[in-house]
Amino acid sequence: MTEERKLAVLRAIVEDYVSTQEPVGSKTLVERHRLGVSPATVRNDMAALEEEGLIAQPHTSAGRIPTDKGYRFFVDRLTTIKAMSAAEKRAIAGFLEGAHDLDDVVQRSVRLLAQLTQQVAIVQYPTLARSTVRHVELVALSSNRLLAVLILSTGRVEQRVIEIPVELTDELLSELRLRINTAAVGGRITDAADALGDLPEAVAPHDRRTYTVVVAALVEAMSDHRSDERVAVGGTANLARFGDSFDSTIKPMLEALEEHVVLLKLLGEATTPAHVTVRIGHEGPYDQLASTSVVAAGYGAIDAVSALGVVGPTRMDYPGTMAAVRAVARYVSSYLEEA
Amino acid sequence: MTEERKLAVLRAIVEDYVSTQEPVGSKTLVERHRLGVSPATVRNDMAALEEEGLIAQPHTSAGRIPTDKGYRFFVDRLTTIKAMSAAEKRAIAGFLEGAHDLDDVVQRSVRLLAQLTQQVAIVQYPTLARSTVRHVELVALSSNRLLAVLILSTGRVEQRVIEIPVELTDELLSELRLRINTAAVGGRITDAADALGDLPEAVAPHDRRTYTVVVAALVEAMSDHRSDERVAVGGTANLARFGDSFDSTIKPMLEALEEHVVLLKLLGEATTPAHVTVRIGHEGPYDQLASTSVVAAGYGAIDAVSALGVVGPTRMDYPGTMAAVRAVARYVSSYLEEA
DNA sequence: CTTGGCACTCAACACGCCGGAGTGCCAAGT
DNA sequence: ACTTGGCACTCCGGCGTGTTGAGTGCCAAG
Repeated sequence: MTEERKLAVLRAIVEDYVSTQEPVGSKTLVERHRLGVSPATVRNDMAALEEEGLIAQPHTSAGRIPTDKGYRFFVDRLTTIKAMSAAEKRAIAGFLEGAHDLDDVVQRSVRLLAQLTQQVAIVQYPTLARSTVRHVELVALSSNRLLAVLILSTGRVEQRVIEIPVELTDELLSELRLRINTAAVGGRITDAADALGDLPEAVAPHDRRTYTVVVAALVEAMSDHRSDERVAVGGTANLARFGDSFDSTIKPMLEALEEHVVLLKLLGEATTPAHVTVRIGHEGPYDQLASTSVVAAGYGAIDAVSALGVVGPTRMDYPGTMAAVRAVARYVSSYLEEA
Repeated sequence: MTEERKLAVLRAIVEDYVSTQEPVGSKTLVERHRLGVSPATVRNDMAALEEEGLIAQPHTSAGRIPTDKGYRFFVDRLTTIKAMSAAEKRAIAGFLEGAHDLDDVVQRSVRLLAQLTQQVAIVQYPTLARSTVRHVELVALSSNRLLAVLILSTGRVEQRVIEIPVELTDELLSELRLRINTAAVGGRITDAADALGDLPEAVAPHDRRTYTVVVAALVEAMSDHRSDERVAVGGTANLARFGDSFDSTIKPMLEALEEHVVLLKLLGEATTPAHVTVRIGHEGPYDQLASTSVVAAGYGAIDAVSALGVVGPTRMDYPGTMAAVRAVARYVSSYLEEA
């Protein structure tokens, strides 16, 4: 029993099971893959693999299916991420071409990823953390209401409606705008809070309260974690292709997709850009999603780092999915950089 | 055979079927509802109702289920929308309280609606058509790139990155900003195109091209129908509660939810605010959604009209759903008005 | 270590058999 | 003219039984 052949058998089992979705037996295995040995031999290998916990059988006298551990082994040791074909690369580039704002980039990426992988795609919006303030605009809505618009280097726009305690004059507005912009523009949003915090002392006592209120709202908008917590989801319809049992896979999946916080946890920490992470079945943080895997990658330019990925059944085409995720992460990164 | 009793029977059938999801027979019917007559009598009524096409039986020797026509009759003639309880009203108001921008309002509304109805909720973003321009901000991104931010009366913000043919100076930028704002602010976006179109003649020849480019981008942003076509979807997880056959209901539904254009068509034209529309099964425009119904209502203040609603199985609690949709439409409207 | 042979296991499918819910119809009752 | 109890009939759905076939584990021979 050569070690290599045993692993070849494992690889064959994984590939077969992924494509047919049915437990694979020794006979069909030697038919489909040229292993050059008899079914009996394969059975011996299988027994060994089962011993090691890499495969299992749903019931006696059925074929084998890979365990989570088996998939893990497959992903780590038995496969390399394929490169995308030139045509695919062109298709990806074309798909992202012509996006006209950040929202648009994210939307397109989700669609693209869902389409490429035929699975559910998730794209986290770029984190604000490292971004800088490009401009702050204040617009009077009424005599005591103010709309503050915060434009960030990432192209991201945040807005807040602010109630003002005093009557709002044009002069006050201009002054506010000027002071705030000179103080905040160019700085990282993480530093902006400090820079703005110092302001009120240089202001006429009468307007101090207004200042405080506006600055507070802006600081809140900047540090608001909701921004990083936003995610876009696409390809939900691909759930229908799971063919899997509804209750055990699709239902919990639908529930998870509603909870963006859950999705963020699934994507995990944004890693080095374009470095693909795979989390298989029970390795993830949620028991209900024990039969789903997550393939994720970090993406981003210098000032906008984040994560994207897909989630699907543990029984998925890992090499293909990983290639797609990596490719999209790369293209989105480069697209964000040039923008 | 009194006419009234026949209709009482129809009502009873609908209510029973909605709650049990099972074909309802004559015997169980007289047990659960106090009709004061024998099963045999009910059978006669049923035969008549079937004759009229209001109910049908899945197969001989099974109970009856309402047809689409039956539901239609039920909705039009046999029921009135219940008012919401005081507690419910408070819950709704509380849920919307504290939303800080338009996006937020829409998000919350979707969640609220999904939660109230236990079904899939759809909220269309307010149409821009009647909104006016509040402010236009131009920010230099690099020497030949420009970010235009368009702030509308609805609180909606649109942005575009614009490539400029010439070197961008601060003076040019200020001039542009000033001219554009004086021309466009306060006008409806539908008129803004004309107002801006006249501008270039008053400008130094050298800057004309820049003007044209920027104005074109702004006009495009204003008239961009994508804005009205945006929708928010929530409560997808409620699909799991349909319990219905996966392929015939849930799968086409998931596909529809991906296509926002389809959803918009489902919601239909925004009608008079808070006027509830019901489209049952085959009445809708899509054959694949023949077993789903849509309950929708218009909502909005003077300058932001749009539609929201839910979609669910034809077998749904119409009175309750209609009440919820109407209530949410009202609250969102009033919330938008005061903002 | 590989291989063919062999007995064994067990899910999946088909078949046949009721039971029971439900119907339609009819004749008698009010 | 409607209502009602009775009755024969239909047919889905669950259950036990038998059968099939893919797949296994083990063993003895190559």
